[in-house]
This record gives sequence, structure tokens and C-alpha cells, in this order.
Amino acid sequence: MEYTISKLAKLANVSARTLRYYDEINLLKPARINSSGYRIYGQKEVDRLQQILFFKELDVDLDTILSIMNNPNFDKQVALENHYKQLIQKRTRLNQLIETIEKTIKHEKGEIQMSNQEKFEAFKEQLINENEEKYGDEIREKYGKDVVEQSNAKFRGMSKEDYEAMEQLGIEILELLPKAFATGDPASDLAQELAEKHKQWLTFSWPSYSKEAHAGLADMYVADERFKAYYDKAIEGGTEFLRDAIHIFTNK
Amino acid sequence: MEYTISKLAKLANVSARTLRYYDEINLLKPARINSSGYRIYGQKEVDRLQQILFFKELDVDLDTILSIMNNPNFDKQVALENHYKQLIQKRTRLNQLIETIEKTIKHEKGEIQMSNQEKFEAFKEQLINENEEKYGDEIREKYGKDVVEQSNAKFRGMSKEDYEAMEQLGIEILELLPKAFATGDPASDLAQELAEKHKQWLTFSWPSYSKEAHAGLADMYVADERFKAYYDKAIEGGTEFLRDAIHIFTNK
DNA sequence: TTAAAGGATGACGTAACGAGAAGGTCAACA
DNA sequence: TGTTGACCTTCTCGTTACGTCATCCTTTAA
Repeated sequence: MEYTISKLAKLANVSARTLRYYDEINLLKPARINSSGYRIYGQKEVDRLQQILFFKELDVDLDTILSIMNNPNFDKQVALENHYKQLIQKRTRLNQLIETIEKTIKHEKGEIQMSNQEKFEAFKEQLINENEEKYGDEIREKYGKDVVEQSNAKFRGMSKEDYEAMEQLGIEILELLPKAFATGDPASDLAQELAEKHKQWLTFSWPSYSKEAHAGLADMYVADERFKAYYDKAIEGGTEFLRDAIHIFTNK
Repeated sequence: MEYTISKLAKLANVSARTLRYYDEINLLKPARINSSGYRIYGQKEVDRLQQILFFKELDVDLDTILSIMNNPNFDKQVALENHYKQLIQKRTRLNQLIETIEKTIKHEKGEIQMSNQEKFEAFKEQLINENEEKYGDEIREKYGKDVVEQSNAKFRGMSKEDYEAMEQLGIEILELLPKAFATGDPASDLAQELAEKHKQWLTFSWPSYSKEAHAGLADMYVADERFKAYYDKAIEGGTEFLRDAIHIFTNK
């Protein structure tokens, strides 16, 4: 079954302009262009569009969708969970705002004046909470508030280039993991290279590196099913192997 | 208390650029400009900014905020209570989004853990896709966009139990078809039982039942080689027989 | 044959700023 | 007194995800 642009547009309930735009940004290319220059879409494109629209419904921006769909190493689940976290944060913010409004209404009714500080307190609290939520309670509990806060600051100040380098490193780690695992030895050169790469990856977001923290994080990976799923997807048992490699690495 | 632009920006947790922009669009003018051309804000502006930010949190565009705030009939109390109501609504919407994403994550995780579930979900999606491809336009034209979308949604949200019941019904239909066909009469009791079962089967995936739609679908079965092959596999000429039985059933 | 429908490619507009250039002002410190 | 650095100014361009023309070409139905 083949579709012209407006046929597909009707099918998916989007505009033809939208499809041309998706073509333009390489998000969804037509299967072929016919002799008159018309865009012709096939089944594969229909499926892909459906995926795209699914993510769009979750408020994911097109650039991110593009990464998700083009990068085979990009874990859909991780992406979904990140997005989930963002939504939770949004809701937390909303809840605080609701509280603030409740307070404000009460104050106004009671004709009690709020100080400027008080008025903006809610917004500031929002920020703090966002930071706390963003980088996980686990790490905060283990390594203290300061680390998290510095980490936040570093992460926010990260350039696009840095972020992309970090992403690339993450991909390399996933690629290296099965190879290192194949050696069967967490002390092998490949496994230690893996641990080294993981350290580098870590330093992108951590304010300072410490062996204990690195080893602790490795333990957390095994204990946390989300991380475990991520690394085990590359190779079954990969998370434990990575942990062992890191433990050897940090005890050197 | 007087504020320079960055003082106010910090207080309200917005950027200086934002305040300059608000000045530019006449949403928030500074109290005065000092001899060096600096913007100086006072208490009135702080209050106004707070109001603006409240509305902004409600996703109200700045143009609308401008109208609201310039309206002399603007009652702060009423406005606040309206904000409040809207915030509650927004939170409800967010909660729905979060629920959806939770379901999706669970579903995706289930794909990894249980291949049964995976097959089921994947098959459902595939069915929807095929259905969309083959009949999307047609059914939309005939019965309207909503029916198709509700149908897809219903199918997606179907429980495993429902799906299995539906599958069972499908098997029964295939078993009943040759027996009914043997009567040679689409109006026979067996044939009408067949049509009734088919209706039940249909209601699993269709949002609402209508005789016309049922009859239309029967016609489509005969016209489409995929369905025809499916029913003819049970008995040669079974598709036409089923169609005739359904027509009689729907004209009762 | 002709008109309508549908396709294509620009190009501009949108909202709410972010980012950066180029330059002026102010307080502090050597 | 000169200089540094923080802070201010205006101006301009870039961003997202398209909507909306304008202009021209192709296909289809009457």
C-alpha cells in the first residue's frame, strides 16, 4: 500500500505541511519520490510515523524523537523513564504552585501582606526541588547534598559539545561491554578499559571523582533494576561484570 | 525598595532578558529610568510581575495576560480563584499523562520480561497498523474519524483476558462456519448464531455497535482477499456465506 | 478541453525569549 | 589615576514546529 502525502496525512491525522517538515528535518523521509516529484510513503513510513506521534503525544520534542528513533543504542525505556521523571517534576511544581495560590488567597483575604521574599519563595522552592529530584535521591543519600548540588551546577553548565561527547562515550561503553564480557575476566585489559571509559563518562557529570564513589555507584547499578536493565540489554550479566571490573579498577 | 533589572530578575527567578522583553511588549514597564538609562523597578512592579508569573504558570500567553491585567474590571480575588481551578485541571491532565507513560513503561518492561505479553502487544499494534493501512480511510469516511480512533484505542487498551476471550470467539466462529454453511441457508438458526457470535466478536474491538457498520464490514470481508482467505480457509465460499448471514442478521 | 484538486518549493510569520556583539556605567582596588 | 570586572544598554539573529500564503506544475474528473 502506498500513500501520497495527503493520504498519509489524513490517515495519521496530521497536516501535509507537517509531513513535509518531517521530511525536511529528516525525521520521516518518504519511501521514494515519483517521476513528478511527489512524495510516496509506504508501510514502513506509516509505522515510523506512528512511533513519532506516540512520542509527540508524550510531549517529547522532535529533536529528541529523532535521536530516539535514529540511534539504535538509544534505549527507548531509558528515554521514556527520563521523560516520566520530567513529568513528575512538572507535577511537583504544579502542586507547589497550587499550595502557593491557596496561601495567597488566604493571605489576601486576611489582608495580610506577604513580603517579596515570601511571594517568590514558592518559585525558589520549585527550583530546589527540581534539582533534588533530577539527580536521584539515592546518590544524595549516599554522597551527600553537596555532591548533588555541585553536580547539578556542572550539568547545567555543560556545553552542547560536552553533552554530545558524553553521549558518545555512553554509546562506546555499551559497545565495549559485550566484548569485555566475552573475555570472562573483569581484570582483563578490555574490562579495565571499560572501567576507565566509565570513569571518564562519570567525570562529565560528577563534580569530582573518587574511587569509593565510583565503586559505590557500581554497586548501585546492580541493585537498581533500571540501571541493571540498561546494561544487561547489551549483554546478559553485563551489569555485574561492569561492577566487578569497576571494583578491580578502583582498587588498583 | 528599588530594584535594578538583575536584582528583580533574581528575586523573581526569571532572566534579565525576560524583563527587558516584558518592557518591550509593554507588559511590565520599569517604575523609572535612571540617569544612566538603567531600568529601576519598585514595589508595584514586583507585585505586577508576580501576577504575570502566576498567569504564565497557567500557560496563558503574554498577549492574553496583557489584556487581563490592563482590564480595570480585573478582580484579583476572582482571578486567583480561577487560576486555582485551572491549576487543578492542569494537574489532572498531567496525572493522566503520567498514567499513560507509566502504563507504557510497564508495557515496555513487560516486553522484556514476558515474551507472551510482548507478542500480544506487538500483535495488537500490528493489527491496528494493518487495519489502518487497509481500511483507515475507508472506515473513516464511512463511519467517521472518531469511530476508528476509538476502535484503535479500545483495542490497545484491551486486557490480556479480553483478548484471549476474543481469540476464543474467533476460533468458535471458524468452527461454526462450516457447520452453518452445511445448512446451505444463511437464514438458518446456525447461520444466525454465527452472525450473532460475529457481532460479539466485533464488540470487543469496536467502540459501539451499529447494524450498518456490521453489514458494511461483511461486504468488506468479501471484497478483501486477506479476510476472504481467512474465512474461506474454514470452508470454500464461507466468506460470502458469512456476509449473507450477517446481512440477514442486521436486517432483522 | 478545461477546471478543480492536489502536488512542489520557497519565504515569511509566530511566541517568548536565549545568546552574543558592541559599547556605556559604576565601584573597587593598586 | 588607571584599570579591572561586574553590570547596564540596544540591536540582531536563532530557536520550535509548524500555519499560511504565493507561485508554479501534475493529475483527475467532467
